[in-house]
Amino acid sequence: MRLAELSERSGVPIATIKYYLREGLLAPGRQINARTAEYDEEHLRRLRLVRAMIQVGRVPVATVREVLGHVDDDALPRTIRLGAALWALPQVPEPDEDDEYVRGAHDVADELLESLGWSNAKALVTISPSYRSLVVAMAALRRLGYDWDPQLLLAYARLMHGAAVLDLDFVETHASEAEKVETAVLGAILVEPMLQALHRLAQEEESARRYGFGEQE
Amino acid sequence: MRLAELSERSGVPIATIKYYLREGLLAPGRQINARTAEYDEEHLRRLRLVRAMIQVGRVPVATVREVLGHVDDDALPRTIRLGAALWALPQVPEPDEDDEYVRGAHDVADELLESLGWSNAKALVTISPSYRSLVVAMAALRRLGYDWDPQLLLAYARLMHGAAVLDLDFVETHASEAEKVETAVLGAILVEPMLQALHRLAQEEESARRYGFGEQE
DNA sequence: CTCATTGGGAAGTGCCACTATCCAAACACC
DNA sequence: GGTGTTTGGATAGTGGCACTTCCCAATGAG
Repeated sequence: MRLAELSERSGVPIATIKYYLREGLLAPGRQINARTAEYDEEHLRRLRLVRAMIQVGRVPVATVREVLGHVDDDALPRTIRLGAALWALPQVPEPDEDDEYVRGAHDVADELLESLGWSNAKALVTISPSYRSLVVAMAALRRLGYDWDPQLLLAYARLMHGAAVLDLDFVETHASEAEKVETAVLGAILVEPMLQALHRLAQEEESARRYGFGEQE
Repeated sequence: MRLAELSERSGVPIATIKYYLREGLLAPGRQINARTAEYDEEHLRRLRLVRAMIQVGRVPVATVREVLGHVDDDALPRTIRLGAALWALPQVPEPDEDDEYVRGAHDVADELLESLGWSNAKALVTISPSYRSLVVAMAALRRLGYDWDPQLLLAYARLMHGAAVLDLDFVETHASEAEKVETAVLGAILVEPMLQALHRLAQEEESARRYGFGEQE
């Protein structure tokens, strides 16, 4: 198929597809001659994946390129590829290690990992960008005066572990060996907005359930 | 305290504080005279809140203004204020209702709300931005060929409801009546990045647990 | 032969979160 | 009382990002 058809079937403007091609998010089409290129179903699929990561997952273009680079890197074993792809995802600004709240958050996070028994990957986990994001978020909350006990954090972590188990079970049953890394990355990038939406809906519902709609206030 | 001290204690550059003042994210200080203004602890707290929303929660400046406007609107009852604040949060682009995947996602989402018994707020919930985000995320996944059964979605929803219960319990026990809306909004905005970080950590851990570190591949 | 269409590259656009510069009043210190 | 620094406030500029517009020459349909 030509660019125009690729654009039509994906809903992505031609100019934007050209931009993605230039940025290396999409492999060039098979060159028919100097002025014609042919694209196939795989291009369409990849384009939809890129679009979903950018528009639904809010992943920056440069990061998409990096993530896909890891996904496509057949030289690495699967877990490493998945880890590398996840680590490339956008992060929160670097925490200031001299800040007392940041140091406190480190302690709480380490204690949490200990309680969860996640220490088998601890050496890796404590340098993971996700760990950093966790510390930054916790430090911000504590700076605002919200001190919670480790039990609450543990409860949240157990819930999210439950979600991760669902993710990986899904990958296990629905993806071919070759597709597992891509599916897992999607699980990280596209399931997250879905979880966030469900979280907010649940908050609205639970809030309405507890307090009604405010008419008696 | 003066601007300089406010800047020092919050870690936010003076120029940025001025920008926030201009954008209406921060109330002006008490005017001492034509060339001096005085800020208090409440300004410091609000500034930290704004910073956390922008840097940790990735909320756009214009949206922060809108959210805070609802939080501060004493004329409305609490649940409405919370809902209004949550609804102002940034959204995914409007779904294309003519798209077959979007319509399919609507059906699945409606079925989900039915199964969860969240229909007491259904009339509200189905026009909520979170509902739209859910539909968009599900449509993107289905467009990529990932068809899952409603049971999985239900399991995710139950997990996130569990998180919402934790959120609101926390608000219940830790916030004064006046602070409840602010705390709940924070719960939505700052707990989310934390949940996301925990989700990714859990994925890394669970993946390592199942597949090892790839050395035998 | 004509003329719309193609893929590709360069440059431009619009938005956003700051950031730098300037200004005149006010204060701090001699 | 003079002098130099600091203050809050306004205006304009910066840099990054995700496109989008414009132009080109080659192609291909009628």
